[in-house]
Amino acid sequence: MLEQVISSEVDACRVLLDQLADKWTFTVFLALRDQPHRFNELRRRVPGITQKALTQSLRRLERNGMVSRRIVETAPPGVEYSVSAIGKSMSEPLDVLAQWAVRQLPSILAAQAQFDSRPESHAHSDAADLADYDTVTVRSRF
Amino acid sequence: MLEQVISSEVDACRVLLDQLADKWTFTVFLALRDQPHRFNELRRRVPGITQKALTQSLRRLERNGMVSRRIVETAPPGVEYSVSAIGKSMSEPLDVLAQWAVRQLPSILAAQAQFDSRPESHAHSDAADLADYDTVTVRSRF
DNA sequence: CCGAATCCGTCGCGATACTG
DNA sequence: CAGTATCGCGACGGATTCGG
Repeated sequence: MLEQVISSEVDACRVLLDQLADKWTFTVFLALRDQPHRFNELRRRVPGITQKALTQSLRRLERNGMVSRRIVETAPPGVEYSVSAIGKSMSEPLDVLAQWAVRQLPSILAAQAQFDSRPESHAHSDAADLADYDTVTVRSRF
Repeated sequence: MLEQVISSEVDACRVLLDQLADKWTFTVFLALRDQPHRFNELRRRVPGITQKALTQSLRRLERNGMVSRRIVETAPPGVEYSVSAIGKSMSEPLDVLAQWAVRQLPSILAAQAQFDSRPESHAHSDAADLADYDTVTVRSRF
């Protein structure tokens, strides 16, 4: 029945989201999408990231087959990361999502502002939880 | 330059991901997408969710303008949630992603299996962290 | 240069109990 | 029926330190 079809999509999507949705993995993927990079190159391309976080993100992406890790024989030896074929194929649906997000962002921000500007109605939270949402949202490195 | 364009997409996408990527919100959204539902209806449609988690997810979706909350005057009174216009528009790019995920899921699982089946190479983790990934991935309510 | 290993603070989440 | 309030744990992210 219908439920079955939906649930498979749900699961597949959740798997995907779980992979990308931690704090850095998605950003790292985008930083790596244009061209291969070495470890510390990536670290510079993603300001604010820790070695630990970068390693975790790369391992995660590598495990899912999204990026490939290659040892380059130079002096001193280095490691080069690049997005794989399947990783590139993921870019397309991601771009669709990104375009939607860019277009709808104003509407979303407006909805957020409207929602936040009525502490009476059924607002339970003491506005402490909402604070970070906004700051994170507005953040744009220009 | 190019970097600027990319960064805006990154930010917009990250905002979107941050909204959907917590444990339940995305699932709740899908459960609500087909038709409006009341609170406890939703709770039954999303097995395993807590009242608290459901409330949080709904508040979050409501804040972003994705769902609407409506008080229905019956006896006893109830609350009806439904996805808004902007929420429905989000379904389209999400479907693109879902279709990709469904198609690529076998490849992803294969890559994971291959990655996990070489504890020697540069596997650092004691296979403890990997366990949950797999179980979560395989999970499908049939 | 490329990580691994450890400690530690924070927060999401679940379980439970209570309200109108 | 539709939530709110509180508690406790476990996972996650950040900072730091050590190794190949």
